[in-house]
Amino acid sequence: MPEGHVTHRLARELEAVFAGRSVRVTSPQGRFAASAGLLDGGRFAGADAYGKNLFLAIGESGALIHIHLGLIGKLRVDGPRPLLNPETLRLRIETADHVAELRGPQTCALITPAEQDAVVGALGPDPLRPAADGERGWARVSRSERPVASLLMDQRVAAGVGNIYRCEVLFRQRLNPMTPGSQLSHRRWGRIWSDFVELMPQAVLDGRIDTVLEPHTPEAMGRPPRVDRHGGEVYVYRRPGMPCLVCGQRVRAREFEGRNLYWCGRCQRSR
DNA sequence: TGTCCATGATCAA
DNA sequence: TGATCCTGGACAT
Repeated sequence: MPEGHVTHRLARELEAVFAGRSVRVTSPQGRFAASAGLLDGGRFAGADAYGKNLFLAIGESGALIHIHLGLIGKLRVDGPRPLLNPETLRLRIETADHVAELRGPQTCALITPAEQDAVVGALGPDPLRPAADGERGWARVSRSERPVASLLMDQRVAAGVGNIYRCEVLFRQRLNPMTPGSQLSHRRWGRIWSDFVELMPQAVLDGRIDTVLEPHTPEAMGRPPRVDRHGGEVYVYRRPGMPCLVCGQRVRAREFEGRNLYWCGRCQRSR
């Protein structure tokens, strides 16, 4: 479920419904039960996101819930609802009016502020944070021989970026995914970073990733589907074999470092 | 009912 | 590089 826009959207959602209220905190599944018990009945003090990490402050102790959704985790915020499938429900936060349910996270742990600092300190700049400094990402990119497709998945380069943004921004910049970081110009990195800064906040608002801003070519028009199952409109992500929306050539796909990479061999020839 | 797959990351070898 | 963890939706049988 998650690239950074999801985490940031969740932080806002959780604050909107829980901030300042006393909340019931449980772990029906049991795996977070001991920690949940410590927080249960506490006041929800705030939620914050950094990259794909979500931090929830509950109670007066200063302790935080650190959540990372991983590949398959889901956190949904709803109105009151019955407790279903408790065997997979890691964390449930509720008031009389709202329920938040966490299933399948990679991480759900009670941590100290110092531990939060360590998590955040290991991350690169997050395009969704106001003070983010893209130059920190450039410092790492510019001295790396790794392909840019690899670098953009590195949370030390740009925190919150995932496979969709990786593929889509490389397409938007017409950049060959295998270009070594050291071969990128500073200006080129600046355009990549600007794309993140432009696209990601919009996705927080919309709850979906849209990257297609230009009109499609006539020959690509009407050849579905352009909208990925995740709900957004994209150029190449998960469109293998379908015509490129710009040039019409079949979108390519390959496995790269354990993840699927999609690109247009014609549009993204340049290095 | 079963199999595959996913917007992720870590760990061992 | 491969195995592993976590869950559920889509699709095939």
